Amino acid sequence: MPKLSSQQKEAVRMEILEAAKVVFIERGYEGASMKEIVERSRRSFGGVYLYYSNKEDVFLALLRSQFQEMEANTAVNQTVSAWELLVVFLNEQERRARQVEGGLAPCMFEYFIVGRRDEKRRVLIEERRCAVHSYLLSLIQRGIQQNEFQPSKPIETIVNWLISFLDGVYLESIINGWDKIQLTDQFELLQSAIRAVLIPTSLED
Amino acid sequence: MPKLSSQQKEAVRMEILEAAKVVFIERGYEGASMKEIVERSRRSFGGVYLYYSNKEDVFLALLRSQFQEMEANTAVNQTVSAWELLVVFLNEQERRARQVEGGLAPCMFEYFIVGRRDEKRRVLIEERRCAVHSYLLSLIQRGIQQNEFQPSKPIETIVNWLISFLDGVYLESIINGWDKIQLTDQFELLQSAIRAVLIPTSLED
Amino acid sequence: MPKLSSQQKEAVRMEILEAAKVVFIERGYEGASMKEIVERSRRSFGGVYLYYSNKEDVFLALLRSQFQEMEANTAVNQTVSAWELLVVFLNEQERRARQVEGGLAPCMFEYFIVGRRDEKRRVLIEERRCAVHSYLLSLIQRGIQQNEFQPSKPIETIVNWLISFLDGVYLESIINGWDKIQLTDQFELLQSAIRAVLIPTSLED
Amino acid sequence: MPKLSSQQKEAVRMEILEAAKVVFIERGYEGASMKEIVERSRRSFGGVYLYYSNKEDVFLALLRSQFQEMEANTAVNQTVSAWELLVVFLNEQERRARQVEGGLAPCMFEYFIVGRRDEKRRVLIEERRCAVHSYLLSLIQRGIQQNEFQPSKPIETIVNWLISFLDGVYLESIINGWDKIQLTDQFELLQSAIRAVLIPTSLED
DNA sequence: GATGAATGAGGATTCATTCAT
DNA sequence: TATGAATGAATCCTCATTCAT
Repeated sequence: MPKLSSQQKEAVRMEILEAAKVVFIERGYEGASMKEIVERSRRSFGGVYLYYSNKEDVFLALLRSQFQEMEANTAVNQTVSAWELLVVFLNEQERRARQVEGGLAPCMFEYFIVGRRDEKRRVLIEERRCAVHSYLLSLIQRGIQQNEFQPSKPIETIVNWLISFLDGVYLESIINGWDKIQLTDQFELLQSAIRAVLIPTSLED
Repeated sequence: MPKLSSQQKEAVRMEILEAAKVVFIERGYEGASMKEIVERSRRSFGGVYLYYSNKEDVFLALLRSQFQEMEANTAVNQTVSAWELLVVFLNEQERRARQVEGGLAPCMFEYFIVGRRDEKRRVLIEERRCAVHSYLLSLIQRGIQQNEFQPSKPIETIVNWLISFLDGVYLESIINGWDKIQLTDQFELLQSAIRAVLIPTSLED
Repeated sequence: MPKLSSQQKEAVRMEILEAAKVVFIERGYEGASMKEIVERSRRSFGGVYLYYSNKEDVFLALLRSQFQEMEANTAVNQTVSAWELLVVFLNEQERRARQVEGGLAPCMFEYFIVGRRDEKRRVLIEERRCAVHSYLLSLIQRGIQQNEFQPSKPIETIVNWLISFLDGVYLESIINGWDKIQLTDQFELLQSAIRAVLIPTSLED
Repeated sequence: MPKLSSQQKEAVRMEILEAAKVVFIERGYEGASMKEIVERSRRSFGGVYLYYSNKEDVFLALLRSQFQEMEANTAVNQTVSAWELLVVFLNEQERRARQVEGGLAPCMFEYFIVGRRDEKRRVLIEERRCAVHSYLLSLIQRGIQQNEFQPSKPIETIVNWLISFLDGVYLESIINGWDKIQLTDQFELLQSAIRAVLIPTSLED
């Protein structure tokens, strides 16, 4: 066979990743077997191991691609107000929580919970958390500069609090199903609570 | 051999459960091996399988006993105000989140996340959620009856929202470690947010 | 593409062999992978398999080239006495035993020991042994003709004995390390033992 | 199944070891597969891994049992002269070299040569060498005390030299076959050479 | 009631070799 | 000639569960 262009290689990697995604979603991280990934990608063992050196490697590549997708969706738009941006962010999170069942998130949680003692995994999740944290922090800081926000609490705390809630909503959606937990109402309540913390009543119109 | 009294049987079951608890905490659900549970309970394979029919059965028994313990701890004390009771509840949750590493919670999350498709597991977690839900609901309703609370949102929603946040804080404590997420500050912020929703400003002293 | 001249072909074969040598020395025969040989020779799988039909073929070619090198080094010099020649030979062997770690010998031993049942390999090692045998035999015979040596034992036996000892010293150097076995002292003792067998006391000056 | 007595357990261990021995002799260390050992011992994978934790463990147990056998054979008999003892020792070695083909020695050599970089294996072979070394050293020292021997060289060197030769003879028997190397003649020559070093001519009767 | 030896399917991973281009 | 992607059988090892005693 001739040398594959790096584009073609990337295509193969993506093919394998897509197959793997289905398997991971279906079976979870531990439950997923390389055999099934191999079969679903219509390839041989060697053919998969040519592109990824082990099961974890496949999964991490999958995570990276997911994270990139997310980041692409959350590029800061400078033209709208900070509050509008925050609302957009929350709506996006709600949308995701609603679709969490068919996505990779449960598998991710499994991976991080089971491997919570593994330093490598801890670093990874740390980084991921940091990215979201930074995004929200800068968003709020912008709001402060623009005199939209006058937080009544330390913004660090507000951001941590928000992230905890979002994680919780994800978890509950996974375990209990979004329909059981009044997802929309929860997000509405969250939004008003956040608003109350960021925007003192006197500022409101 | 003489038939064991049901009391003796129960004692054996508890012994096994205690051993299993240590193993599950140490290794997680998938990572725990029956061999280790057998060894730690100073018993034989046969001896364990006589009382529990498989690994999942052991774990479920463990969960049930944990839930019972928790419920015993949260018996509503009628003599204090609803708000004080809520504060006690939140403090208890914070304490638990702080100790989550050494407890069964990570293992539980693992179990429910991995097996989220399994109807049996879904029912179980559903029940558990229901129990907490009921407790909080009745607590708030009492507050309303006593004119302590005048919720500005549907109390169903408030309860769901609170549970989501608590689950999130647990999850974050497991994965990131409680020291990374400003646990105390988050609970403070939560408390004031809940208060704002339950107790309109005019009611405060 | 134009047909390569046999000279060019030979050059490619040597390049591959040089790369393979490094890999075999580093990893041993079984441990060496074609992948590494391919990479180290800065070639493709196809490129290597075009010149050698499999891993063993590469190794055999390498052995042949090594044997040729050795033979070139041991061309009998007619101008010195047979005893001097023997001493030179022994010194050379000692030098090699000292450097055995970084050479192909361990890999060779591995190859022949593992494959001792394989007729092809037996023939090869037989030939090699024969070459050394002949060299020593002719050396001693010359010494006899020149009245330097008056062996007190059959010279066949003496040669076999010498070869056994040399193999043993090699093996021990590989496994135990030359520093652990008093290499120099052993060779000294060997030399005097051989001398005693070849040169009866009355002949000595 | 009831608890096996430690005697029965030992019997099972020996059964597995015997099966493994055949496989290792037939295939060499690397070439031997657990599958074949499992089949030959008429057991299941689990059944073998119950007694030995991996392939190397099986092999090491085999080595230990071999070493014990050897040591049992070389217990120093105080009633005969040191020289007679040495002769017995050499005869025993010759006998072994003759049977080397069907024994574990080739596999052992393979194991140590291939794993010569592995510290654990180095230690093992070191110990083994040490045992033989000590035995010969004490034997010669006894001969000196009894005025049988008056070594013309340091006895350390003599022992090392002897061991090297023996290893060499083993190796040659494995690779070339004992019939190709005049085994008996070599041992005869060795014996007279050793005698010459240990017993100066004037002492002889 | 209790034992613990035994099972065996199933897991991830490797690598010499081939062959379509 | 030359490439290097692809193959897939074979490797070692684990562990929940069973059942003869």
